[in-house]
Amino acid sequence: MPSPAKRRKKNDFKSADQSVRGLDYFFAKQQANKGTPSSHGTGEEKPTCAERNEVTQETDEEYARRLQEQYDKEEQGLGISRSEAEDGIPNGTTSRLKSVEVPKAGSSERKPLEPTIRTLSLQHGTTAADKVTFAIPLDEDPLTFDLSTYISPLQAQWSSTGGNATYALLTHCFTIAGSTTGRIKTTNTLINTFRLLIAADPDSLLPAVWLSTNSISAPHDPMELNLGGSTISKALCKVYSLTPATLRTLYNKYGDGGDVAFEAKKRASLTLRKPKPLTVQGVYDDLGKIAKSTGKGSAEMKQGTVERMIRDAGTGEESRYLVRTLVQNLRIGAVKTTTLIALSRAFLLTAPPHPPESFTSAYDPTSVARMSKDARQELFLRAEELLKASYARHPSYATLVPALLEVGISPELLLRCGLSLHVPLRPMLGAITRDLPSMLAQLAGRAFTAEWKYDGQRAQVHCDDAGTVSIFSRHLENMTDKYPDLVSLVPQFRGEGVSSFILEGEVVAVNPETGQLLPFQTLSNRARKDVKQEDVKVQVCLYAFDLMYLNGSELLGRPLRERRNILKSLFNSIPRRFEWVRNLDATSEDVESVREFFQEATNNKCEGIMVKVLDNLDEDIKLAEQEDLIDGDVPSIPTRKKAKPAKGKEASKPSKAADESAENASEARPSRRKPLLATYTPDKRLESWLKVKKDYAQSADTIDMIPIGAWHGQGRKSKWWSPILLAVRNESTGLLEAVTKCMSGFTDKFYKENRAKYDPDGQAGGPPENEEDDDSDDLEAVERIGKNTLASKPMYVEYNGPEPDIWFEPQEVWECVFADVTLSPTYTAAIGLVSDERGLSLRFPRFLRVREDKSIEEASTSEFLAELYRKQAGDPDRPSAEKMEVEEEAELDDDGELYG
DNA sequence: ATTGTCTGCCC
DNA sequence: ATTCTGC
DNA sequence: GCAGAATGGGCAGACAAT
Repeated sequence: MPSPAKRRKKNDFKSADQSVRGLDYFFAKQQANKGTPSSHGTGEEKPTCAERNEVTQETDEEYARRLQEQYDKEEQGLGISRSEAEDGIPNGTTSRLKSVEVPKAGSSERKPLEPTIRTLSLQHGTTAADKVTFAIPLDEDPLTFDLSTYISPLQAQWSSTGGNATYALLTHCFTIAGSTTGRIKTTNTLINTFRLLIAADPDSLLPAVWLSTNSISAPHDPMELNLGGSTISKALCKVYSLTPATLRTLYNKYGDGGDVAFEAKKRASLTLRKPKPLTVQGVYDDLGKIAKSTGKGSAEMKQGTVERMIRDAGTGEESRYLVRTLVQNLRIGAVKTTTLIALSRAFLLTAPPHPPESFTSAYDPTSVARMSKDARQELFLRAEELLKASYARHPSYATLVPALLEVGISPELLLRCGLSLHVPLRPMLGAITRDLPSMLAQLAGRAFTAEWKYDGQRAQVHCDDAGTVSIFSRHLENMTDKYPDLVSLVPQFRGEGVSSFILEGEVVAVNPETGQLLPFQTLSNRARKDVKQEDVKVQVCLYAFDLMYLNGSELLGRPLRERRNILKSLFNSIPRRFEWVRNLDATSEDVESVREFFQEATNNKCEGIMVKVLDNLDEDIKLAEQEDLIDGDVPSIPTRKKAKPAKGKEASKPSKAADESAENASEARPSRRKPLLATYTPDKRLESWLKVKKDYAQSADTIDMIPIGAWHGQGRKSKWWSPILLAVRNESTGLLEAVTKCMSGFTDKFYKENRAKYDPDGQAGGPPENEEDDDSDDLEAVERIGKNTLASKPMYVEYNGPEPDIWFEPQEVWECVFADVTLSPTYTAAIGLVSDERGLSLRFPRFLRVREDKSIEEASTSEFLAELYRKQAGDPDRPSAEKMEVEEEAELDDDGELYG
């Protein structure tokens, strides 16, 4: 799925455990330093959770007064910069933090610059101003939502923040969106929020969009918070006077740092508020400060900023979303696409207060409401597709939002936010295909090309006519610095007639002597920053497979065959440095040769193959024209899309369970509902590109492991165990060796049952179902708690990683699939069998099914795991058991059979 | 100087 | 990366 | 089928702790 994988973070607050130890340490320190009165919340104080505990005797009111004093000081220090900000100096960003750092030092004693009334109010819940905001029915249908009635009250309210929209408004939006799974409600809520901002405070729109999308900048613009669960949990401890243990308990219960903050704030009997509410801009600017801070002491500074932000949150909901924003996981059911849709409709219906000449006037909602349903849908769809097309080609809200404010929903947008050199476009992706027969069936009647799917790193290479080169990763990070060797190669492979281009390929580690492909792990050993060409240790080859832009023209609308021809004819391949992906052009008739090709790919350390439609068929072009899916050189603006025709249930989804008998190949050609185009469609995962990997197939290797422990899940999985720690048996020692955590492949139903089965709060009694009474692992007297769970790691388990939240009484066997066996720095399973220092683990582990037929004595062994590793590492033509010293050029022929 | 923790980003 | 789920 | 959510192994790099 095109998910924002870049922002995937764990933030599981597990590190809170570490601070338990740190706590004692700090306690000692604090005791020693006694007498130094603590000052809450200034960025400079020591980040210890203990600090607040140290003064737990003080009442809430005393605490409030102390905090009030501190805010007063802060206010003084801020006096000037505050008013600056109020006078509308746009980025009054640096002021706040600086002034927090500056004062203290005794200087800021009682010297009120002016007797401003500083009201730090002690109060429960919301203020009157909040009530204005929270009363807005943001989820109303945008066509009836009465924008104008809210603008004046909001602006009146915002006058206290210099006209800046409050964070409370955005929080209100998130709260409503987060309270439903319905997409319509979520979208409407975002639409109306954006409309309010467009109309009442357009400057806050961009920051609001960043915050809504869990990001602070475009991916190719390097700006990272470098702040995660660890820092935030420490900050929460401090702000809400929680012990790490309490925080941990809350976190285990809710599975979300934001929810913990919400609960903690609710429990605080009194709510302390700063006189001025948080603003959208202010929050965004604080994030910017966090991102900018580097070097020694930066962690402390970041934590200080986080604490202040959390402390300044007016309500529980604000705390919740502040924290979720800090961990960049809002969980409101809207990220990229929903935001784009919402933006498109917001601008369709709303104009900024003083629209520039260029602004394409917005529609009056009431007239849109009067349109026919079809006409309205078409209007919405056009706008939506326009934004999606723009974003796919130029994925940066920093460009998109200002452009929208200037030109509105207009074709002009694609000129301003279209494909640009040195701005990565979103890559086209391949749909997963279970095996070759289903691939052949899907592409029946089409000419396609199969390409090796190298196990490396995807790269998008830009070069302008001045010869400047940029290289971007799959998730659009700029990695030009990582590959100076490739950059210097560009002049060599760029042909005579080429001035500018964007091409795409896979960077793979290779043996420069033999050209042999090396595993992904080798590639990932490369340095990433400030790499000098002469320091490069891991040689790479770029295997090019597509060309999206050439000499000023987009090629996205051209069929792959044509793009490929241009690529191969205008660029020069350089052996072992810059080559074309190995490919085989074929049709569904060529069953055998395709299968051989696939085998050859996997034999050469490739993950499998990518299969791509080469040409547009007339019928598809017609179909596409109807749906306006075709892009020309200048992408056309989609005008209309039909409701999806009903489709018949597809060929039986093979039950993953046993049943090894592979299905038969060619089924009848499926009647296709969607055109299969050979164009390059950025940001889409279409069936015109199919991904076939050996581990997707039913015939893939699997391993049978024993669940031995687990963690509390997060978010929607917070009531269940996830992930779950799995182990193999070591036959010689009798120990269970942990191999991997697993979280993929479980259904909700399974989770529920699993949680009931391993229940520390359940009936303590009852021997495990399958148990055969013997105390084989006996004597160790493992302390049982609840049902099938253990109080601590049993002696017979071999595992050194992070401590699970719960240990299981081993009693069942689960079958799992995986892509590869990896040499592990953390797991010790099979240690000594293939490496003396490292154990083995799995790449992309996922649960398949319970092996009801197996007892734990029949689970896979570490020797079995080791053998899997040898098999994949060694010469695939030869069973590794009798492996010999053979190694030559790796131009292997294959004879393995696949998919019988 | 070395080791450990945390984060971001590859897959 | 992979997978599941609600719409 | 899309969009979103939850989370795998493992690496380099940046800091913090020792």
